[in-house]
Amino acid sequence: MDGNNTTKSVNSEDELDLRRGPWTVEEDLALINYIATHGEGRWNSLARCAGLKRTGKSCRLRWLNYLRPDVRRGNITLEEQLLILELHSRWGNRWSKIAQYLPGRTDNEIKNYWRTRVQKHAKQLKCDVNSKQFKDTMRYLWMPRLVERIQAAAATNGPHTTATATTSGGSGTTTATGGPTMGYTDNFMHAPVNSNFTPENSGNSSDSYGTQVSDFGDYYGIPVANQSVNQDYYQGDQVNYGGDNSLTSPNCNYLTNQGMDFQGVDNYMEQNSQQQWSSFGLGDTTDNLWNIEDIYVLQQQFSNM
DNA sequence: AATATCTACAACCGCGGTCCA
DNA sequence: GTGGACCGCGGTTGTAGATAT
Repeated sequence: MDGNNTTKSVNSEDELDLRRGPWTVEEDLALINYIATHGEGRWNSLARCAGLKRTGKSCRLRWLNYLRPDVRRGNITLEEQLLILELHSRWGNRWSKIAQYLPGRTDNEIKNYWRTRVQKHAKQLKCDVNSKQFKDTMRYLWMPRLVERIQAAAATNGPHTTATATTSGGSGTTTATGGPTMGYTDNFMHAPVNSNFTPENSGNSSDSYGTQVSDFGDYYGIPVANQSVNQDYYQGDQVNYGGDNSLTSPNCNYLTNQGMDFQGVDNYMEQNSQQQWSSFGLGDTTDNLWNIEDIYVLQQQFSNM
């Protein structure tokens, strides 16, 4: 952060002289030093004992989302994007659960990614982010394209190259170095829009990726209790993801048909506790899911529903 | 160059769950 | 059983930097 003292006190917190707003370098150091000595947890007492005029909640958030040494900074990689889409389709907005499968990423970061990138595209398409149309679009366009790009990047960089991920914008400009720059745009676009796709036929017909799906449940081979508009319709306990082949059902053809030995995201999940994503060498970040023509076509299809 | 708008992200808030006296 | 303290989660807001006008 900028280190400016822009904090303020409010209302009932005045007498406690609690601080709010951006953390200063001094506060960060105090928190880091205290946790290094005493460990984390018991946040309220930690805040007091560390001499921080912050709430325990604020200390916890600062530590977990920013100061923790294993927090991964930088752009969301393609694999991470794919994983987020996959897991969100299962669990909805259960960010902390999703974050468990992305080492070093925080629930806050994933939540922000979803809101700023994914919802932006839903807005572009003039449809609700939880609508079937948008979910189909993610499933038929975005995810296959991500897989394509992952493959393309792997072919270019080799499996163990560290790629460069550069973006600008927002309150931070982040550059991770170490390999060839893939750029922020736009090698996504060589994958054409599936002209056969319509929201109508998406339900039960094969698309150009060889997918035969009727819904996410079929798609993932997962029993789904309630597949209505509820974004949270996958209850975590109903999903067997711990190494079974629920994601390698025939309905995953669109992934395997891309030539990627993509044992679903299960493998990612299983490996994640040890896996550093950067080792894939695919640090690219792209939110260009489709070009103008794509958007136009999709908007027409949606508006004709 | 100045201003407006957009974008990404850090931080806060409210709520529900858990623990414990 | 219950009430308070604490914790963690998801939703929302504030703001700095980038970009457009």
